[in-house]
Amino acid sequence: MREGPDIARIASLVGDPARANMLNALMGGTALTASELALEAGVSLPTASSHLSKLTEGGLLTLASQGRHRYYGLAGPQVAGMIEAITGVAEAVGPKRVRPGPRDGAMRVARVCYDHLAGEQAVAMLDRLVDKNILVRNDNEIRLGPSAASHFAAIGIDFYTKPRRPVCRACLDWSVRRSHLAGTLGAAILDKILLEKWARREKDSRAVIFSPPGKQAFERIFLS
Amino acid sequence: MREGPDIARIASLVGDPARANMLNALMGGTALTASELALEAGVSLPTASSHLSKLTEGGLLTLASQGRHRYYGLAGPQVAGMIEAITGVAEAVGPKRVRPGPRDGAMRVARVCYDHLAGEQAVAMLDRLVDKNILVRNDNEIRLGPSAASHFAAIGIDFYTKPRRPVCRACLDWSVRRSHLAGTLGAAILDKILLEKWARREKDSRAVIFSPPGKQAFERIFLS
DNA sequence: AGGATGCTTCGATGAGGACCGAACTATGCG
DNA sequence: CGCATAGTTCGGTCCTCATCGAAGCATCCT
Repeated sequence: MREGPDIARIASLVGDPARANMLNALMGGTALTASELALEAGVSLPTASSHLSKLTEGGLLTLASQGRHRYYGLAGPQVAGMIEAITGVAEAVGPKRVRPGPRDGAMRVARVCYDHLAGEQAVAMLDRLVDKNILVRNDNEIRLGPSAASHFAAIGIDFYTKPRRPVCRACLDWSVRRSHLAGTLGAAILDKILLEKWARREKDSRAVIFSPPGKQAFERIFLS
Repeated sequence: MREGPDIARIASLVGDPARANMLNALMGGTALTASELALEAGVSLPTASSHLSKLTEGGLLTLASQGRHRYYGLAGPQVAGMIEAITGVAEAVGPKRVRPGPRDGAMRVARVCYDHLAGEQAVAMLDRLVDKNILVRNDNEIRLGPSAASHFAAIGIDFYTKPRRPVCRACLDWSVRRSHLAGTLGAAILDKILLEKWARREKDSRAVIFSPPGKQAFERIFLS
């Protein structure tokens, strides 16, 4: 019964299914609002709110108020690392590793991360956009390059429709260890991909499956 | 409400104070009996027994029956790593330690982490081994460098005895915010330190106390 | 201003689970 | 065998906490 840092307190915060789902959702690196997290966790808004104050109080989340929106995000890389560690154990200990399965593979290639594209394809896309100087990246901050407006207008992508959110944002990818593009631009690109039916969303999953011609079109526009 | 590995289940196992105390006690690396763990956790024997079956059922502990004694131990280094990660967060967000206390100081300098050395000394050692190119580190992956085999053979450390586990692993240190060396090599080095009596283990604690000549020897070999 | 949206607080309910004493099983010792 | 020690199972009590509806703030839009 010796005393150390209160590990039980932290672990029990993660130990509730609703809170665990929220934390999982936040592992993408983008801060989310209370309603989004309520949906993610499958609980009502009051319940979510209660969980969120506990997580914030407990030091696992940070809160950024922007107008009437309150964005919750992981408190830092250390917290993310802890969740990864727990996930690792859960995976090792949990029900036998079913074969990687087509879904898992597809998830690595491309999936939805809140409202934008994540996975290998998304990481490659951001790389290419930065290479071509359409976007300018400075560590985790991404800005539009000089040719961005005309470039995206030309391919029919409009990202000025939701002025509240940042246009660009770096979002750490879970499968690859690199960043992909979030923000309204990221969201607009995902919209475009789905609208043009280059890809469809796997039902009840985050996986995004490209059709062969869709993949060609996507790669021609974003990876060439 | 998407599905992944059941992180809430694992975290809630750690999230009970009694169980957390037990796991903490087992971080020393030695397996303990149910009664010892009951004492450690400050609960009655029946209660401890119930907790222990949950932990074992949940895959966090392994059970070795020897006669009428039943020895419980951590299920593996991955579990130990997870607990260290949680401890790190708890330490970071927890209330400021009122009084560091002598034992805490010793714990920061050097302590046992499951089966290998942790603390400032261990972090410095890994840094030095990487500097000298004896180990090659790539993010969280650590491999043996070209001169590793001859180097460790020369100082009498044999790490090929447990082929099942990885030889090297990075393990995040909660006191410092950096990694130290785990894996069979890490375990072999700790063995060496205790065998040569460079240091002794504090009774009922994870702290490792170096004797003055032992510290010299250790620093000459690993930190020079 | 007035209405809409995003979120939190309050109050009541209900379920899960931590806890212990007592009884039970298993192993070891003479 | 009988007794002691180590552990588990059982039954019952109690308390925490997750949950939701309704009401209350706060901010934004028109």
